Amino acid sequence: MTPRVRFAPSPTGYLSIGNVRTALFNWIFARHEGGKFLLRIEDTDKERSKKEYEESIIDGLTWLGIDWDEEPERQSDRLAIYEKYLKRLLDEGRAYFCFCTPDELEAERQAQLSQGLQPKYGGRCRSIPKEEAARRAEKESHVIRFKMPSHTVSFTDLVRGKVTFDLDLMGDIIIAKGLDAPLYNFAVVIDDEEMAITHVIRGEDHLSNTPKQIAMQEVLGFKTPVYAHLPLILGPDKKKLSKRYLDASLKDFKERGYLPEAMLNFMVLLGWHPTVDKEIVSMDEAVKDFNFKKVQKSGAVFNQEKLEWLNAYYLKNLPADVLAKQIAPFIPPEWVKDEKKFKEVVDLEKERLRHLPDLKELAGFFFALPDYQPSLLIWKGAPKSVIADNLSFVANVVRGIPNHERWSRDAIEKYIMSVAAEKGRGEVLWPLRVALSGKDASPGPVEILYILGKEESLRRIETALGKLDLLQ
RNA sequence: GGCCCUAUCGUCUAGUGGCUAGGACAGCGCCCUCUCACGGCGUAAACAGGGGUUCGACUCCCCUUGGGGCUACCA
Repeated sequence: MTPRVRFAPSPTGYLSIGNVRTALFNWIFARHEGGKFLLRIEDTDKERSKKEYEESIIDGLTWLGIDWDEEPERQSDRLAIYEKYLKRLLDEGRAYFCFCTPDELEAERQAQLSQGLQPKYGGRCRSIPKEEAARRAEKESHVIRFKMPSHTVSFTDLVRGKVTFDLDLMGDIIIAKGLDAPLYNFAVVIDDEEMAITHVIRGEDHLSNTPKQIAMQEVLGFKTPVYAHLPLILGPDKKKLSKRYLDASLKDFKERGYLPEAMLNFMVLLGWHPTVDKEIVSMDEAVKDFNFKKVQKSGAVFNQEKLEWLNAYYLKNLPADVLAKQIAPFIPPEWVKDEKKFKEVVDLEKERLRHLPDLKELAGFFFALPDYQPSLLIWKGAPKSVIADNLSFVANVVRGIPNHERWSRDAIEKYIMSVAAEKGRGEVLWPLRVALSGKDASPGPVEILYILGKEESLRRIETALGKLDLLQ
């Protein structure tokens, strides 16, 4: 049978990194097995679910290239299905209406807690006759509880091995707030069966939900899928990653200029590693190589520095024209007017980028010379007169680059470097570079000269000479 | 508190009874170099503790300790 897996986020917030990683592992597993990857929107929480979040989930997955194989299901569209099973459970006496108030429940809970007991529902409404309960349910507010069996449940988790729970500790859990209002643990069981899910791959935070779900599967006569609980992604405090420590939603990373390739590579390495020891892993390789044996059991701290490094890596290895398109949304639109120039700037600066928008800070001088202190032109205490002479000399050389020589990087380098060799590299190159860029840190003067062009370069050197005159 | 999961450098990890415990990020140093960045080289840094099993344990078992998750009319 071909495996069918699902990613089942609830649209109650933007897609978090933890969730995306779960989606990614499901997707990789499906692709590895030649199975199906499905998407199911778990929007049973009517108060918190929002269409906007649902869209952002779709957008996020699409951005990463995680594609699904069938039309996404939405739990709110499947209410009739849940109702059918709810009625069946009620009829068979495997579930019952409960009329206890939240206050009563809370009191019971506190009492149990103070005695050091596992808090669980005592079963007060279990014994209400079915007919009476049905009658009361028509006007009294109620919930529907599942009659939890009291045996032990074991299952073999693909990453953790055999795990055993005692159902007796769970109590009769609430599976619906009403016939038309199913709750998570119940809806999941129904959907996984109806959608013929074979493997449930999800975060470890769901481990203790698994026995409850298996108990319902057994009562309903469903088959139990194979489970794989992934280690959690942790914050720097080693607790489940939360908004507290970083903007942990995929949307935030996208907006801060991370590349999908970097995000994917980073996430696939959180809790999994390829057979051969390496850090740069493409999704093709991950799909080919995926194996649950290589999935880590313990939580992985989100390593921001490594993400930065990966992002920088992918940034500098992207072809300039592709990169230029990606950067365009983050920078002033006028920079892109001269497409050729922009591409050259991107190509030159890309090894300095850690995020897409970094170009804005790094490359502004190509489009407008920033103001700078005249003293910046001075190389390591060299006399002002020497600096000025060198700059004038370079200006003449630049002006005189013969017309038959193409304005090429190589030609410029030939002329400039011969001047530098003669008069001292630092004494020539530093002031030249500052004159051209107005900055203490930038790419080399030859590269800037080439991109700026003869005319603009000369103008900037004149400006520098003017500044030097002002200097004491 | 109860239940469950878990434990190798700061972090991500390799390791499946015998290794000088390897790699990567971050750190530090050096080289390249007008600066920044890239790149290259090097360095520091870990098997939580205690019992077993075994000729031999990072590897297997148990306990302790630490960390985490769950314990909702959220998912």
